[in-house]
Amino acid sequence: MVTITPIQLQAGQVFHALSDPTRLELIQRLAGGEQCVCDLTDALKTGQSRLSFHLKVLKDAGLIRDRREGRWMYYALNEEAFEEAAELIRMLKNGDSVTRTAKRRC
Amino acid sequence: MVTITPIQLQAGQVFHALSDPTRLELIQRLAGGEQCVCDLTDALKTGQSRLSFHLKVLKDAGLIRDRREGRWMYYALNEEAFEEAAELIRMLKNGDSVTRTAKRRC
DNA sequence: ACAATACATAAACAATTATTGATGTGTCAA
DNA sequence: TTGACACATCAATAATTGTTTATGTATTGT
Repeated sequence: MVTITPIQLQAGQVFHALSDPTRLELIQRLAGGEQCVCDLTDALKTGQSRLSFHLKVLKDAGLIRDRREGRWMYYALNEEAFEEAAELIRMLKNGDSVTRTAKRRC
Repeated sequence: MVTITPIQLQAGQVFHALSDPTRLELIQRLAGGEQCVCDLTDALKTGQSRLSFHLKVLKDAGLIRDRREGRWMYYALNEEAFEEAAELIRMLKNGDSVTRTAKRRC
């Protein structure tokens, strides 16, 4: 048995979101700026519900956020979350442990 | 259809390795220094073959390395790989794209 | 109010990943 | 050389994750 801390769960969720090729592709597209789902389905040439699924995984992990404008949903990277994820990896390496996600105040 | 670049595959592999609670726990232990499998099974109180499985996932992703000493296998973090992973996340965020993993020379 | 658009969600199924128990391999001590 | 130890690997199964098709929901134009 392994005891799982809440932060390990969160870390797991974030890294899991980053572990899929389709989602990495989505992230690359969104790095170029906000896009609606229709842009993304065009770009990736794939089914809408499939993208909806992956966008949800990314959103649940906090890596992207969405905004409705009329009929369209615009998705964009949540840059902070990426910084935090990178920092998390550093903490893992340093054994600073993932038991607290101490956010540095600027 | 989504075209998958080799680097996306590698990134996927690394983040997938980081996406599991057991493996995060292993990483935390190893952050404290090299350990043999027996130390880890004691610490996590779980089956040896289960840990062997997870250690292999981490090793295949390049996050840890192993060293045999007599009957024991010692595992340790591969710190470089963690730095690269953190950098990868930054690149994702910046849209530097994951199509080349350009290693910065120091 | 109605039809069309843009998207989310659900259900059935497929594929991948993790766990468990058994067996195999290398090393050492006697 | 044999037996015990430390670990890896395999095969069967369970659990999780992803895909697809169908359907639901919000918004807009008419």
